[in-house]
Amino acid sequence: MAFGEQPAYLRVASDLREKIVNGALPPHTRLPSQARIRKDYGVSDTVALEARKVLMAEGLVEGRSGSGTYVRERPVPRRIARSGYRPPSGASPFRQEQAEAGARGTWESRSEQGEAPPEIAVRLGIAPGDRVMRTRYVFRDGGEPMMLSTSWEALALTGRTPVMLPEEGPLGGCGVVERMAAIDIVVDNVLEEVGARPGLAEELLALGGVPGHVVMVLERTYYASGRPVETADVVVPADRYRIAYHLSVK
Amino acid sequence: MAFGEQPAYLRVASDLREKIVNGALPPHTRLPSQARIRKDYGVSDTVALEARKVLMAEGLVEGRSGSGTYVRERPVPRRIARSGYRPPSGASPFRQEQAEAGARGTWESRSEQGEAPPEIAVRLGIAPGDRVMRTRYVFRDGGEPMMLSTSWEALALTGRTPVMLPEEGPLGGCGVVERMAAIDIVVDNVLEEVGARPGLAEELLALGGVPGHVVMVLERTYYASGRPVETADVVVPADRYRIAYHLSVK
DNA sequence: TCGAATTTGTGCGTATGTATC
DNA sequence: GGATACATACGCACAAATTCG
Repeated sequence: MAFGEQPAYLRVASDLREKIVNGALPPHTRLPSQARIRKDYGVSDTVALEARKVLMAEGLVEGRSGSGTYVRERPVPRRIARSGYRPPSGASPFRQEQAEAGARGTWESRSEQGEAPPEIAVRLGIAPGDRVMRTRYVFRDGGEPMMLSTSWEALALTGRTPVMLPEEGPLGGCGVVERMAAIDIVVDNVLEEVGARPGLAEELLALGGVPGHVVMVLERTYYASGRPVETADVVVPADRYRIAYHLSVK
Repeated sequence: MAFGEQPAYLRVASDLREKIVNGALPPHTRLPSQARIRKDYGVSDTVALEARKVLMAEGLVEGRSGSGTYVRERPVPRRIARSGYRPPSGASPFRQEQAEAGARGTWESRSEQGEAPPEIAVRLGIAPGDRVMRTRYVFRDGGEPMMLSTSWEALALTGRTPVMLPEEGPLGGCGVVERMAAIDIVVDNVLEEVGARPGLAEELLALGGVPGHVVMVLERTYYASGRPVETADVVVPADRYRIAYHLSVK
């Protein structure tokens, strides 16, 4: 390996990657076998193996023992719209997006009371151990699970009110803003933090993914006059979705 | 390797991982060297190497050539603030965030003209093959590369104006909004799409990571009266950063 | 049904380059 | 400069899974 060059295994990986992204090697086709790569590129077994490993780590291909290394399908990511603007009709952001996309969105939820874990307490501006209502959601799109969400609300705010249970009563499924408005809490701003990490095994189980897949995590907190009223962790598979923000530039 | 056992390199990796997470090997300490692992566990050089690679891919340790393999500090994710509001002072969002954090941000850039690839043409609302100015950035935080960015601008807009080169002239490094204002283009809104995926080998090489690490990709497009004026791909390592949006409701 | 060929995945030994101490 | 350590690279071997005649 001469000076200034990149390692042979990266050179081979780049060449194969190029063939994948430009369509010369479409999804479901087989990559050249390790022996074949060795011959084609004039490299050793180790280099051919390392090159395949790079592409596997990048999620572009998957190896099937005894069969071959195959180009993965790359789904066109759908957009999840998040915007400061929210129409007055009673719809939470996700359901709004569902409506816009004309998709069939369904969801299940389960609420239960409990004590606020430390991290959630910080986000809600309450003391650790304070009573909270935790609601877990599984959102589906045409039957396929596509999003997990866990939301927390301080019972000091919603306890003994008609909206204590997010998905029950006349305002069930209407979204945080409308529910809070019903008990005279005016939600006026929201903080959203987007992160990403490899999905946990149970998350990917619920989302129908493969271990090692990447998920995006959206930490969202609604505020009323500077006071947090609800916070949630939203988990979506990163290969199928993007989170879109439309902002005005002052 | 007998039936039912896991591969030797995974067994070694698990043992070392355990020592890392339970504190026996705190951050900044050096892992046993490859030769040492070979002796301690009675395995070959290859197995010791593969075991280290597993831990590096998990982001738990980093190898420093010639020195050793060191346990990494558990990175507390830093916030990259993205908000509709933007102060009138001449600063691009990233530099604004740098200022807020009081960090030492530096960057390098390289601009060159070329033809718009199809995907970029769509985002800029021009025809594929139209001339564009492409500028690649490497942003550093205290010397460490932390963000890659590639921006495209249609030369039909900026060609033969003082702001054709983003980082040259009196407005160099001032951000898109101010530069466009100088040629009477009023940027009034921005669309940002956040996605995530395993990083490419080249990206992670530049960001000081390992193939397979997760990156977040921010596709940002600035608009002036509904017309795209600049679009960019921003790549940041997901284990170190979060992207934060503060939105007003209603 | 059987068996041979292919392919991946794992593992071993060694050699060399280069960065760090 | 010398010793150490990581990174890359070569060649080989074998087990398990798959494919195909």
